[in-house]
Amino acid sequence: MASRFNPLKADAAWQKVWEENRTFAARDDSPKPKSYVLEMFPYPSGRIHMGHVRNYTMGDVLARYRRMTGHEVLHPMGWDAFGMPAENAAMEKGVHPGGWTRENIATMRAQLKRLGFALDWSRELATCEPEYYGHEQALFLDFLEAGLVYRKKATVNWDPVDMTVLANEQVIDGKGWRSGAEVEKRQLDQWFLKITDFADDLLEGLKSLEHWPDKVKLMQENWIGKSQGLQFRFALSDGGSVEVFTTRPDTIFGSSFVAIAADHPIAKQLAENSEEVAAFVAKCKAGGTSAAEIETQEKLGYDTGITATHPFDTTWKLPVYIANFVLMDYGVGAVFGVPAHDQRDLDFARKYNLPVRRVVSEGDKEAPEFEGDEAYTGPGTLVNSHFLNGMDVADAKREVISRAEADGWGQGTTVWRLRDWGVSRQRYWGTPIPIIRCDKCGSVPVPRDQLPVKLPEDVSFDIPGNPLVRHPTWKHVDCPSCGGNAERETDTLDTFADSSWYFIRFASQPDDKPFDKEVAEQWLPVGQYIGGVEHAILHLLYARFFTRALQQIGKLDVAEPFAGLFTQGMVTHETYYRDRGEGVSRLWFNPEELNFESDKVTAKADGAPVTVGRVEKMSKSKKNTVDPTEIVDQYGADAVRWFMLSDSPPERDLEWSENGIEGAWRFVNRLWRLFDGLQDAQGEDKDLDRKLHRTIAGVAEDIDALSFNKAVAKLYELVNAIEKAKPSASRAAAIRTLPRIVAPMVPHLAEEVWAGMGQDGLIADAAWPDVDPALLVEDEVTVAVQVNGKLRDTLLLPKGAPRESVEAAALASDKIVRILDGKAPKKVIVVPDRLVNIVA
RNA sequence: GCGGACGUGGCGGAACCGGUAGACGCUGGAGACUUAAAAUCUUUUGCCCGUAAGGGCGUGCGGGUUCGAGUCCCGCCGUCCGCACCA
Repeated sequence: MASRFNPLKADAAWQKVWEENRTFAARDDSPKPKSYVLEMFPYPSGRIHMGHVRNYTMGDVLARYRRMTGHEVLHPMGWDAFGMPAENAAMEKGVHPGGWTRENIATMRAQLKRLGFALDWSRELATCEPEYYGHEQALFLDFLEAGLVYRKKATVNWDPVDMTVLANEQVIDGKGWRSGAEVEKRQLDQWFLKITDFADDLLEGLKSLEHWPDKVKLMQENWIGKSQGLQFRFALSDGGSVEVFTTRPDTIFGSSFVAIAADHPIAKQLAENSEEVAAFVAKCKAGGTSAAEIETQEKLGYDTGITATHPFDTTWKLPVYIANFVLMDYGVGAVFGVPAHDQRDLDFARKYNLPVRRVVSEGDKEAPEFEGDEAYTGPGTLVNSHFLNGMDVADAKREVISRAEADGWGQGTTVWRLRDWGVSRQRYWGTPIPIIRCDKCGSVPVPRDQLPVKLPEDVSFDIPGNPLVRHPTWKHVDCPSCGGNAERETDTLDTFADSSWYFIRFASQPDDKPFDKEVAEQWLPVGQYIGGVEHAILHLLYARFFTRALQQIGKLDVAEPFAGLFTQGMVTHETYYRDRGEGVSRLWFNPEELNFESDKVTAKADGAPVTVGRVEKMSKSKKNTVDPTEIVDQYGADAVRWFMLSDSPPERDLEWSENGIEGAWRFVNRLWRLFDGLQDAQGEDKDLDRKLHRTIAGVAEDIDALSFNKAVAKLYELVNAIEKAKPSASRAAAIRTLPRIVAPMVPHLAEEVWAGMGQDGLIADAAWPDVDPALLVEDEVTVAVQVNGKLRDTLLLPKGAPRESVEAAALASDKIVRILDGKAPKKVIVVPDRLVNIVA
């Protein structure tokens, strides 16, 4: 062996061996227990970034470790290849989205291979290929047949310049993010998936996900937003009625007004006959929707002059307002206001001088007069509420609901925050929705033998809008039902649909259908899913919905797609900038443009100082990215992998640093020298034996828990111990065992050493070393001796020594004798094998 | 506003069920090897007093429980994240 590890040679050599042997191909028919390890597949944006490297390294360590512990591992990789950036590139650079995407995939695939991940590349897929999206179209038709898809008019953000629909995030201050044009609200026919049918299942299912972070479960729970309450009717003075929804029916005797949304049908009708109302409605709609604006927005109301009759007292009339704080798309778009016990209602009531009546006691406050500007929403006893008086809030809710149901003016209902999933996108680069629209027959599904509906390749992006709409021939087809002239649906599916079932396709990919039920069920659910927390809600919720929908229609008997979820932290880096004055964006610097002196940082270009900014997520705009490929070429894949696992706990952010990668590189070389200097010797080194076995067990535990930073620390300790140990048979054995313990993390070096030691086969196929349980037990322990809880001495005693002898040894210690100074201790607490605490 | 997470040396972090705080890495100091540098090795590195032996103080702040608290309880302060006029 050469004395210095040559990563460039070793990386390439072993990557070739793995590829030629198809080492990491997962066998469906394997008798071994199956383990599915998956990292969220990347969007092919151009080049991989450090965040990808960290994500895939974590998954890779787990996948390789599982292989070593006797599992048949499925660890696939693919491309979330549809989406807007490709169309943006097409518009900016005049390239074709498909060409741009496929080139990026080729680049990124090569970059990933360069890192030596144990991936089953034979299952690679890209969602932009008909071989994938054609099956997605079939699933869409399955859902359609099952009644899980419907079409309705919905409001969208329309950019009149780009002639396209914008997501909410793409609307900035009411203007399109690209065009800068004033965004219009448009009503368009859109396809929806009935995710709300599964709202309760998706909520209840969270309870079964023991290996998901609580944080993510909570975020999903809030997103689904279950509210139980009463929906009921007020009779109106104009002869009509209005439905309202409340979660606080108990406070019904505290109501002082009814408020409806500006786009409530009643408000719309009033607006038609009154310019004043129309003006007010317009004013409400003009308000911004951003968080900051909502926070500061004043409550506005318009008294319609109509009154509502209280359901429990026909002589009690409540004014009906149109109010800007009532949302049409939650509940029924109308509420009854109880100012004393709801902050918004209180703000509104104080502004318009409406009565504020206490109906829930607050401590000893029971009087109907409610003081102050802070609503009371806590628990209490019902007061000033006729037959409800004396009940607690929960009982009062039940009582009101049961009376409303008995009298027929309302009923207990559940309202969800979750809305149906609008999947129509007026874009080219997505899965075409397999529907044909016929004037006579309406929406007709594309016959299955005509799938996939392929995207036309001959499109241009020199004019704004969806090229599918203006393509000369693509959309013109005969109606499959009546044979007359018809048009294809030109909308494509939301790309979240593509990522909602890719993990199933990885498990099973027949040509003639989306997946084979039995084969997919062998692998699913995914045992460990790893990705960024930014997907905590949408992607994970949609994937859970798809899986349940497939279960409902009998295609796949799996309820939850991801048994284990781990959300890893970002890779961050220091930033460098110069302020350019008020209202002008900062000028950011790449570290390569700078000189780092001991006390300041200056720009190479002009020698003037530059401010060192916060440590932030690597991003192109802040110029704090580090290209993984350059680093891999410099240090080799193993050093980069090792650094990605070191120091920071995986769920937290990892700060990229030159010193960090240097440290990792040093360690790789220390390992190499250790193996290189292997000498057989005689003699036993019991301490080292124990250290080795404790490390094998500890690292296994840490990898299972994804605590890679702890595994790394344990390996450092072991290597330190081996380096310091004198030659012995134990030391030689430790060095021979070490490659297998580090193999999941630094696989290239491990293979190189394994071969160098003359071992048969690949270390990738080797078994995780056995642990000798006898060596996990110490025969001597260090016992702490405390006086009044303060450490005064330590004693080396045989493990399992009886209390009396431990206590005697502690009291006999010179230091303790001196501290006690002849006085008898009041009490002595002995924790076997741990400590003695003397209370003096 | 609602919900949640987290505060440990110069830095990233470890510390199992309440039992020796600071493992491991980085940085810094001192030294060895070398003509020199790099690499490598040895040693040291929480703070304060002390030549030393030794002692005191230390896990955001203030209390509490306990023989014993980074860990449990109560109250503050700070940072970060998610949702947001959700009735």
